[in-house]
Amino acid sequence: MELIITEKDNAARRIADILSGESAEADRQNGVNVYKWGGKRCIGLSGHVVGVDFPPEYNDWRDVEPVELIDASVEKQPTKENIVRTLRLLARDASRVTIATDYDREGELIGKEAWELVREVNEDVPIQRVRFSSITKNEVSSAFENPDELDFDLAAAGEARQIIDLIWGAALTRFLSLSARQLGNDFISVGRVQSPTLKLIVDREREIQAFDPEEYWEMFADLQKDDEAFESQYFYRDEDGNEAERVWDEETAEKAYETLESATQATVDSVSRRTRTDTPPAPFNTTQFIRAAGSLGYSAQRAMSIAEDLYTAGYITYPRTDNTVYPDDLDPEELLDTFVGNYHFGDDADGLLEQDDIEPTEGDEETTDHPPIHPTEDIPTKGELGDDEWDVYELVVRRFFATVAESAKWEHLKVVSTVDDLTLKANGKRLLKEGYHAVYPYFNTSENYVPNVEEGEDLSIIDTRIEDKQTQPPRRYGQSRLIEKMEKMGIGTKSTRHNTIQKLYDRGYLESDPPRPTRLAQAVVKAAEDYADLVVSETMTRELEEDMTAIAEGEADLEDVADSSREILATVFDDLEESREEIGKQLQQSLKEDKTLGPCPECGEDLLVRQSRRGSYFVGCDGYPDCTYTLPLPNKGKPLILDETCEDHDLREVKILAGRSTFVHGCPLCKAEEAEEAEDRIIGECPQCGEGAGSESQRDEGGETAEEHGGELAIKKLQTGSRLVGCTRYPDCDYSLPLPRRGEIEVTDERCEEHDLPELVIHNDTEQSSAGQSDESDDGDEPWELGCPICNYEEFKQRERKSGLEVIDGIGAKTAEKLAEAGIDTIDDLKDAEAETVAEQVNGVSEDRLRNWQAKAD
DNA sequence: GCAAGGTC
Repeated sequence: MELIITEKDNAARRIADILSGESAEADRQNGVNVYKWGGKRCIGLSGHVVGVDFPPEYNDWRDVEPVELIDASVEKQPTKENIVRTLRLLARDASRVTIATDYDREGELIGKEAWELVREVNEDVPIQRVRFSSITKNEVSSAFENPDELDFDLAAAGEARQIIDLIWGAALTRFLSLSARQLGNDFISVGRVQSPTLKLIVDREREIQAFDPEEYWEMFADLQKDDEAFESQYFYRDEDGNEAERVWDEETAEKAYETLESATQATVDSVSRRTRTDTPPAPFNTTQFIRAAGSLGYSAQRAMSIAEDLYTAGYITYPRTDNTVYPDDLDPEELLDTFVGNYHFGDDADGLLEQDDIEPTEGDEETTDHPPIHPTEDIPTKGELGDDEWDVYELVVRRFFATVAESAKWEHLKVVSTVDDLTLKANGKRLLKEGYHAVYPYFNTSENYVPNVEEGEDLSIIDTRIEDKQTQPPRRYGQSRLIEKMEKMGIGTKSTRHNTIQKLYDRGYLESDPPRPTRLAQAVVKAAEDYADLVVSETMTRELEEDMTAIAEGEADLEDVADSSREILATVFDDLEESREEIGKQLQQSLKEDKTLGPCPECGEDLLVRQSRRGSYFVGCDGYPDCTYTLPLPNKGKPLILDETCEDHDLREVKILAGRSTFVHGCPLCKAEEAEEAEDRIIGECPQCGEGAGSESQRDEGGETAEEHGGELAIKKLQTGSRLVGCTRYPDCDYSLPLPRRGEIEVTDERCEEHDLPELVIHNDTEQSSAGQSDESDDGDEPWELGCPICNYEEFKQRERKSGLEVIDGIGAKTAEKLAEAGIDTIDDLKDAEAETVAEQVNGVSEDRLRNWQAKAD
């Protein structure tokens, strides 16, 4: 039996399809897909299936001095047990093994990990390596016709990175965490990629804090030719002879403006015209894709997650790529052809095909990993995708269109005129030829109209303005800008950069969007700069890259490189150990600042966000135990203190970070007061233990006795901030119904006949409309008529049952409906379904997509 | 429980 190993299941399936001529069948072993045909088996890994770590005796942070990690051994352990098990099982009986992981350094390392697993159980089987940069019939077939050997040196380069990153990251992370006594979930982390990224953000924040605004003036005049007016701006030549518009001195500005204001005419001094070619953008790599999606309002994380869904569904190519040059295998005309006749893209495709020749643009980066991101020939209908998915899909399609479209042409018209000794200029631009903008509407193509004037012509001044302005501090980096910066600095990879930024949020280093560093972040960067400069510098990565290249080219040895890195870290630790207490104090100080809300209303000490022994968060006084003042916090996620301060209590507001359900909680004292007011509005009898519930409670197996009756239903607000309708006899009776977290609850006079409860109406609170989170479906302006809380809950459960399939990524409401018609209602139905038959029954659902869902369902 | 890198 011949065994083929790929980096991921998706690649395994597609390669099996290509090599078998679509005859391969999927067989699940240990929950892993194995594709088989003839005497062949193909298995997909899940990236790295083994990972590096220290031996278990180093596990307890308190028992080990961080410096000891420098010389600790580093071991490889399986991290994906079931895949490793299945691979070993197949390898035992293999007569030949082909490693077909991705064509990049990490792919070579993943290939070597597979090689080692195979060798453990089969000493003699020949193992070959194939390389291809896109999973197309031509590339894959020719790769398998010309197999190569695994490149152990290249893999070793990757191993060096693993070891060095682990040792530096773990030793420094533990050192900082221990010296600041931050051990639980809130350890203080440091790493080769995350720390330089954090420094980038902190440096920008320092610039902003140090920024001293300067006042300046700008002047404008509206000139008119015939009936056409246009704006001109005052400018002068600075010391270097460059055009400058800002006047830094008030007196000078006012003097000039007096001249301008009192004039009635300007004379055209020069008119210059030039045309500029505006070339279409290069194909998408990951970074540029994230940037473009960012300008549509998607966070890096969200953009990638949507792209991954579109990829798994087969609509776009692999979204993690550095490549900006289409491979020879891609025939743009052929791909355009598949869009002909499409409702949304057909006309644009027709237009592009009419061009004389189709020559795609190329970016600077040409790599072997994957093709640039482009649509595949499998085109979804709009209904098959969610709104966001469609938005992103359209972006990818249109970007592909743009790369094969013609250039645009602009005409720039510059008119310089004079008023006495003052000069004015107007820059006009006009789009002469739309070119690629016709198919790619994401760039700004606004024109600025300046009429045709001639030298020497007099124009009347119809209005003048002087504007008093201030220089602005530099802007914070947005997420996509950060990712671009990281790419330029050479840190992180196409697959990890967006996660790194997320990690910085999760670690309590960043807040808000665009990200702002916390005090802790600033202290960590400062400490690293003072004692371990290398770990916040891009130099570390650059030197590592050089070492890795040397290893890959056989000029250096993995062990030597790792050892010299250990030596450098050891000298770093010499300095660190000396200042351990000072560093710890600084970190603790900034940690406290990040937790401080403001003065305690009882004793005036600082109120802090604290964590109970059980792990839940609350507000407590720094004067504890002398002062025992506390306030509750929601126990949903992690609280984050904002800069906004409550005017009534002088306390900073709190935001609760809970992934996608992150929300602003506000001032905890205000919330506590509100909760007290809103407490326990009684709306009726408890259906489980109320007076009238006697006959029903007989169903209870425990046989409740009569004195345990008399419960009433009340609207309650829990300390966590969530609300519910619950029984007043809680905890003896645990009957409860859910209520929405937000909005004011009105108890109306209408009553539900069936349950004898009042109908409820939820009014939106307008002050804090979902900050940045647009996922709330019910945040319109209309109040929500929730109705009887029992009826509402029953309807909710009904709906939830129906949409059981929608928990799977890629299955929307419409698809779920279609599947239900084919008798697939639940996850179990889906798992049992025969993909081939279902694909025939259900329109628009391919076998591939179904298999994919089935895999997810497990 | 530490990193960064794959992938889900």
